[in-house]
Amino acid sequence: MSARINELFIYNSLSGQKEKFEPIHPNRVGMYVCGPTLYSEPHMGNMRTFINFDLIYRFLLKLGFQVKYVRNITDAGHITNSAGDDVDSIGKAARLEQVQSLEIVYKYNVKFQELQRIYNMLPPNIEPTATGHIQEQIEIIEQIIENGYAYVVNGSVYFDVKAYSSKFEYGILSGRKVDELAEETRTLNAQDEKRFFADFALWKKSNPEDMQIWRSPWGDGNPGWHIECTAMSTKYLGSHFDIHGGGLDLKFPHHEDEIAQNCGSLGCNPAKYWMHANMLNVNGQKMSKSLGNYFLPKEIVEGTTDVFEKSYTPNVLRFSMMQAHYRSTLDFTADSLNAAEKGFTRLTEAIEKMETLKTSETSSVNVNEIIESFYKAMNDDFNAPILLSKIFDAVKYINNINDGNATISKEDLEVLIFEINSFVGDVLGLKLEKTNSDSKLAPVMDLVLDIRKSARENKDWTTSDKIRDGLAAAGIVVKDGKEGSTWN
RNA sequence: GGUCUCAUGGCCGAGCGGCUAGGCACCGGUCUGCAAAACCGUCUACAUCAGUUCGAAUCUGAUUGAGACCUCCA
Repeated sequence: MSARINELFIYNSLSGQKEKFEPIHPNRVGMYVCGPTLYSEPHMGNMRTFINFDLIYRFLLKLGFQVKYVRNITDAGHITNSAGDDVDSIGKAARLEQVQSLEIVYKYNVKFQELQRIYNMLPPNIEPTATGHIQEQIEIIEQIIENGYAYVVNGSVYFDVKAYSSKFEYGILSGRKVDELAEETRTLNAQDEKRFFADFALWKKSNPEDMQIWRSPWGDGNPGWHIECTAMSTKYLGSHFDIHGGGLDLKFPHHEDEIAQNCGSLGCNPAKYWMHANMLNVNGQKMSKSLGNYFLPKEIVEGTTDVFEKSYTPNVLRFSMMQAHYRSTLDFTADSLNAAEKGFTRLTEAIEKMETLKTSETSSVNVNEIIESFYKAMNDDFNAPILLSKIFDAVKYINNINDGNATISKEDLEVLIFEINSFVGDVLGLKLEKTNSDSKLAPVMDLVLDIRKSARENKDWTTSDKIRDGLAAAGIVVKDGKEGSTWN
């Protein structure tokens, strides 16, 4: 298994190519992912990004890497000034709800933690908060000033993109050229404090209505949007670590500015591999409240959103996400989710069946090859859709064995059970819910089905159908199989 | 307006020079008192027009269409 650790390829946004993954320290991986800003409850699109990085984390663990996974919590409002408006999203929410900023942050953090549980995400090793690292942020800003890449104006500090560009390349990640940016943004005014339009705030002087204010060498104020990630990634992973991830929409300006801050303070790009997860669409369009396709991760599970007629389990939603590659957009529609629901059921039923399979002397299929294909798929830039297609090949094989049309040896079956459970459960993060687990109902159902069985044996179809229809009305579906009837 | 992606069968989605994933639906079959379920099988698509090549969904150019970013964004 350790040989497979050397076969991983990752698409690096920095180069625009798949690159062989070579960790900075052998067998160890440092990974930083931009977490949620807690001014509202994370929506389904946010969840896709976190779930995709959860998948990446899980596969790195599966390969045997020792992973340090850091995902921040933004609990200080993003303060920017690039368009002339100061925006403190958390403060805004706090004023709206007439509570303090901390209450907003606490409230939504509790919800976010709950969602992590519901969607079966592994907790990162550290979830540092921006407000807990103000001192570190100030220190980095001081370092940038000292290096000559930032300047102080009227209690605020701005990153000096022009000075920076003399030594480093601004736009290395997003492919944006400073000159091009100039053309586009020239019309924007209200840049009175900034020397250059592309300069961005590292520290903003406080406004009278600010709820959160911190002291700094430049006076009372708030940290800029991008500096928190630089501070926390550096503190917990060092100045240069392996993977930095986030949603595609963070590529510019957030990640671009992070690189600038890191280079400007410590002289190097923080991450060797930059990874970006693509967006989730709903009914063909980006989620938006005005389009009426906006819903929360909990609403779809509880069936309380108007966007979809029925509810879907977190497993089905996660399965649906795993059927698309993390770098592709994914469209949630009623059809696609219903398809995922059925597919996931077929998968779980095969996995349950797998435990009771009869073994033979030999296997009619090369099980080793199947297992290899699992690794191969994921080693190719975490291609979960291919992994699932290979797992479904195995599902077909399992069903064929079950029907007596294929064979498997005892040793092969053991390996297959182990790896399928591992890839489905540990890597894809899908929970294998046992059916018929409702403890109080189970004995009752046994009794009812036993009565129905007698009726059927006596060809008393009136009674047997009455029971079946009655149960159906109660939402219980009876299935008559070869070896008796089952329900759920 | 600028930068950049993407257009795959009824739907969702992989693939990214030859071997033409997978899920769901459809259709056919097995099973079955009937039904449902389950299982098996079938189903050859790559926006358009040119070009490169022995060979293109995959490369190049043009056209059309969709989306993202440039402002907060996962």
